[in-house]
Amino acid sequence: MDTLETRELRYFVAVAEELHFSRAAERLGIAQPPLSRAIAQLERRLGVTLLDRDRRSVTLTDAGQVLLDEARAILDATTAAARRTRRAASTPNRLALVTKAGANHELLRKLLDAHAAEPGAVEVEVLLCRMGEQARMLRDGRADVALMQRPFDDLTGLDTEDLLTEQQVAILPAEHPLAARTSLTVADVSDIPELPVARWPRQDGTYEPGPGPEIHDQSQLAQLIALGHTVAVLCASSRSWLWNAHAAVSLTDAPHVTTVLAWLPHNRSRAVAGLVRTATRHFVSAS
Amino acid sequence: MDTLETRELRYFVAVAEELHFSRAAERLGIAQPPLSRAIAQLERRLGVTLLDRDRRSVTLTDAGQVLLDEARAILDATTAAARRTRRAASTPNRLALVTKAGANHELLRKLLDAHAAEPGAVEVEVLLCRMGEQARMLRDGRADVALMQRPFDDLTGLDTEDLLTEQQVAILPAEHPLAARTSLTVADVSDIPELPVARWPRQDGTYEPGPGPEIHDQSQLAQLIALGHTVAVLCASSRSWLWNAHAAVSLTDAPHVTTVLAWLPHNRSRAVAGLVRTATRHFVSAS
DNA sequence: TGCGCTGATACCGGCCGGGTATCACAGGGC
DNA sequence: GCCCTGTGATACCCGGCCGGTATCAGCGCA
Repeated sequence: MDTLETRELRYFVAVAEELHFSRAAERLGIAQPPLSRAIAQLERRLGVTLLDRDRRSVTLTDAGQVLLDEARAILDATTAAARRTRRAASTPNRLALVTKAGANHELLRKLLDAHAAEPGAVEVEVLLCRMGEQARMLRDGRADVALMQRPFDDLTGLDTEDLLTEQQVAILPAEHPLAARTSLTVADVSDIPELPVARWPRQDGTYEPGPGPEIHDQSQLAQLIALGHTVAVLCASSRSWLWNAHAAVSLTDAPHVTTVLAWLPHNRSRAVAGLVRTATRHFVSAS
Repeated sequence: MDTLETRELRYFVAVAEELHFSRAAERLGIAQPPLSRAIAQLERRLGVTLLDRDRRSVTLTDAGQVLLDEARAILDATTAAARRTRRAASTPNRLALVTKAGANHELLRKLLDAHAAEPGAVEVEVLLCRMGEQARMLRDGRADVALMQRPFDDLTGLDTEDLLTEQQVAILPAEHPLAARTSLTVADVSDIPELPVARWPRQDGTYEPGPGPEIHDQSQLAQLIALGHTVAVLCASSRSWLWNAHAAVSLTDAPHVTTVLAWLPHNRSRAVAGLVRTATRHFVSAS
């Protein structure tokens, strides 16, 4: 009755995304007729028309849009399940923690030390990813926990534990006049004609328009600041990786940044729970 | 490669839960040999042994435990997807809101009124469920949004918006001596020998041990309090449904209760977003 | 009006899922 | 020790379904 096979969902997603049966079939590596038949069968079983085919164009119905969202989530969960299962088998008692490359050295160090000191702590493998990729790494099963930052990262659908809140600072080329100031405001650094502020990718990987360079990792940003091409606003702990050519100046009016430990809410593994407990004890109760 | 078919997951969950191939096959309505073969095939494709069969007993491996959790979630998501799709087709532009039976009349009323006043607001169908069932209704696709209460309900994995925070009150039989007091403490009401405090179901539907009656809905509770058999601690808005035989007394030291609007984080529907926006404007900014 | 494009239909073949029969092996009872 | 029982694995067969090719049926367009 309600048995949606993943094959059917895969087929439906392809058609719904292409809005074209032949192209979808090609993408799936099958011929068009079986695809038409599979979709028709899916619609028949659900008792719902998912696609309006009016002779020259294919469009999604409202119900089709709903199923598209659901199917994408299910397919992601499926590949994630396979990956997690394989990971559990190949590297038992191992926890994968993902963080942005080059952020929060000391915090991570402290967390790992505290965790290693716990009796019966499992090994932790540290993965690095590009900006804002952590949630995807969690969802697709490549990581078990992530270090993320509010309000920069999208935390919807994740369970989190706050670890550390800090101010933001502006990172400037050392020789820039503003680098000599003891503090700045957001307005001060957002309107420097010769130093357009760097742009980070949004959730979908695109960049909002603007004059500043498009950034995707910390080493690239460091390079561009040192060259005097841009300025960036980052959390205070970024001071730890500054070069001689960089200068950090406190921002008085920028919102604070909280680094959080994040994991998938339905994750019931003992290892994740243990790390979270350690982190809570070590950072939350200590503060 | 990593294509876990839902049929395989269904089979695996049956075996993992029964830890017995023949019984699992019976439960699935198929014969035992095809089931053995399907599991073996699944293990071969994943390259992982999920079950240890040592001649007399079947046990889950660590990897098998991981896959069991994942598979349960995927199967739930699958049936939910079918249900949501069918709902979207049969009652288009309709939002299902679920709340505990008999809680928060006025809040819900205000929310619905505010929502109805919005231009282009979709129809809202109000569903009632028993204590703590709201999250399940959301997850299995029977509801789109829920009214829930912190800290009573388990909100993990849900997105929420706080609507209203209120004190708690003790609901007593009107003729009880304590009913005449103007305020009480939690200690006052938790140790009345002749009025054991009512027990609510936990997440898994079981009750913690204790002398008080097991409660599963508000009318039953009201009845038992009126009969002088129990006392309950509830949020202040419960005053609205009290009978003449009831008395409500403020509790000075009980934690506050926050009523929240909750929805699934990956829900991208315009209707849900609209209701949340209305609720935020009406309750959060107004407070 | 014919051509091209697109999805639906018809039909066929091979694969795979499911069934029955049977085996291999461990325990337990006598 | 023997046999019986219970369990999962194996062997084999069959039917249905998935996928392929061929073709049709509309519609737009030149």
